[in-house]
Amino acid sequence: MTAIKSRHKVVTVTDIAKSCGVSRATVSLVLRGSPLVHADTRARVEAELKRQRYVYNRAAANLRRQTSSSVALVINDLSNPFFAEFAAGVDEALGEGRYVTLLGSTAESPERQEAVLASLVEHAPAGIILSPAEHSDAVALQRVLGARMPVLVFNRELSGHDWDFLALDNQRGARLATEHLLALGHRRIAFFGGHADSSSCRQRREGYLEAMRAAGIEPEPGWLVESSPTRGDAAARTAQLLERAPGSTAAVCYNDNVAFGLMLGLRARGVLPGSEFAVTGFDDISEAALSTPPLTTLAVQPRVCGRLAAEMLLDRVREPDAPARRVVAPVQLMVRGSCGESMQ
Amino acid sequence: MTAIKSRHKVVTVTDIAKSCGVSRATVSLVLRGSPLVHADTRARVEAELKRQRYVYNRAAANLRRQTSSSVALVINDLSNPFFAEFAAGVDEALGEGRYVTLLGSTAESPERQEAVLASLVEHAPAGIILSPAEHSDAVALQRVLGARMPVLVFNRELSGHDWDFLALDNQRGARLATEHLLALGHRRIAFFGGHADSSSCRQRREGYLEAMRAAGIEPEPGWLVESSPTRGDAAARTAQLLERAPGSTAAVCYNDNVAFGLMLGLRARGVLPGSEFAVTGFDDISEAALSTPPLTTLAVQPRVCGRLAAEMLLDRVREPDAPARRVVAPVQLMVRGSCGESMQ
DNA sequence: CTGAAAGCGCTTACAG
DNA sequence: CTGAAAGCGCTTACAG
Repeated sequence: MTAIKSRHKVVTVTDIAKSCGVSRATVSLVLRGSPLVHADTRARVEAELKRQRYVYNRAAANLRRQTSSSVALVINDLSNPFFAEFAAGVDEALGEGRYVTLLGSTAESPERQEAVLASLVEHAPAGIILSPAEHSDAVALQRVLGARMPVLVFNRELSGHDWDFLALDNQRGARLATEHLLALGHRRIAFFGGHADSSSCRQRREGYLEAMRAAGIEPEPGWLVESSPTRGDAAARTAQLLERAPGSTAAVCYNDNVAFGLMLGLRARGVLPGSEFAVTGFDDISEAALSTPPLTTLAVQPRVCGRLAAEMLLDRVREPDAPARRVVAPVQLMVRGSCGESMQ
Repeated sequence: MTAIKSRHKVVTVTDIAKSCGVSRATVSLVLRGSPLVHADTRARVEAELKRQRYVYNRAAANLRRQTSSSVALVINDLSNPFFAEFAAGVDEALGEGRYVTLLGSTAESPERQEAVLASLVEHAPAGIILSPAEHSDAVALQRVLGARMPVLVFNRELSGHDWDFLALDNQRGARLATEHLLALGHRRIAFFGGHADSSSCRQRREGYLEAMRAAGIEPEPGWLVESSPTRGDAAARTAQLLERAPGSTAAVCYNDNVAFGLMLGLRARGVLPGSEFAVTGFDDISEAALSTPPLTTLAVQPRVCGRLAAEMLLDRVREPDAPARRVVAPVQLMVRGSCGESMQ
């Protein structure tokens, strides 16, 4: 333990009670806004609270009442603007519900994630919002968290739990993007980027395949090319895409970073993204609207997701025994200039 | 209060003590790793802790010991990757120090900031790391926080307090950028963007002026053009810059967003950024390395800043009476292609 | 409407 | 080496 004694003597209900000549119980009732206490007494006590700059000790109250006023938020990658914005939304909504956010970031490390959760659990949050690290061990998480408190899982599916789950509508998003390209006349459309074993990538591929097949096109195996979900790797794999999907005129990309990476790769090969090769993204990061050409992509509103996650968790805290929920956050196609619209 | 009763009966030291036939004191000593307890007893107790899946209640321990194991982190804008990365650094370092992070985000609203702080203070953190909202009221903050606990202010100067302060080396950064442009032969160099009344903007202008004067150039008033620190506004004010600083061949921009906005504005006027008009940024956001041309800018390593902030605060917690510190985080010039290097 | 007493889960002198 | 007792700051029946 590195914790340290506090430096200043703190004012307690006992101090206030003494100064006012009432009991601690009365002060407590005033603090909690009880109608039982006489208006005059209340006024006297409130004046004294202010005068002595009393600060409520919520930890003590929580201990006595067997309650919690915090929620733990565990984020896999806070340096990703999507998750940062999500965290901001969570914090905002929790604050409105008078809860405080206990933050933990795991940097995509399952080991750190377990350590972080073990530490947070000791602070007895009312519940946990978990955006899991890649390759999380669902069984180990079950062990750490048990059925001790409500858990809401965000974004990445975790196998075999009965926790609430909130995710983007990945499948629908990819379907919308693909349909948009089809409507523009593209036929040989690739699906580019992402790790095929991640749940979000699987779902986006599914949406892509669905749209293609509905249009009577059976994508060839070579049209599916994996990459890390980063710009650099996507750029590096552009050659692979062009080689394995010859004659393709468009790609539905796993996300915006992949799309921008592909655009870099195309340019390096003298292919003009947008007019000569259509590209779609996923996420609508801030660059998407500002790049040249601006990127057609799916807006996901991470802040709204965060608010939704907080509300789902608080619902669960209020109703621990309601059946587990699976909720999908809507995505919205943002049509911009990267799909050769000008070709039409 | 929205807090809710916890749903499961929780295992306490009393339960463990009973099961093992020892006193609660002994269990407590085992938990805290005291060497006083006999190895056999320890083993028995530890087995029982595991068997019953005991979870330490840190809040209760903190109450009894008059300690705290949390630090509040209040961030003005979590959706800005710079601050998100800073938060990640803080959380990382606090975690290593066995502290948990209480997050609060204020969305640049001084009112929200006061509400958030008032709420966090009730959770009795060991200290507060505050990245203030714009136009924060230093006096009001003093009132909310008092001398109750250590505060570290990050990034934005707050007038008239005796709190620790950590900021980027804004002046040096802008000086380095300006010197780089001067070395490339530029003479009519503008300073573009930012709100002139913000402390960071003031410091960056100062660095710019310092470098210019050292080179024997007195910038004309028209060479200083304000804008919001956003891409959109910067793009919109490009005309103003070209008009007020005619013949200028370069601009030191307040930050990367402004620089990218200016690049957009230049292109829209048929001026090629980099080769025809040199531009520098500040922040080194991820796009800086990837844009065409890549942006010469100052790297600030927000994660490192975050770690530094956490360490400064924990030092202060350990030594409440040490003199207040003002620390400046180093910045590093990243020379890339936006300054017409190819002209040389 | 107000007060005395017990207790939330933990720790810490103090005896033994 | 171990246990009984007091207490951190709060709340909550229960009397009055």
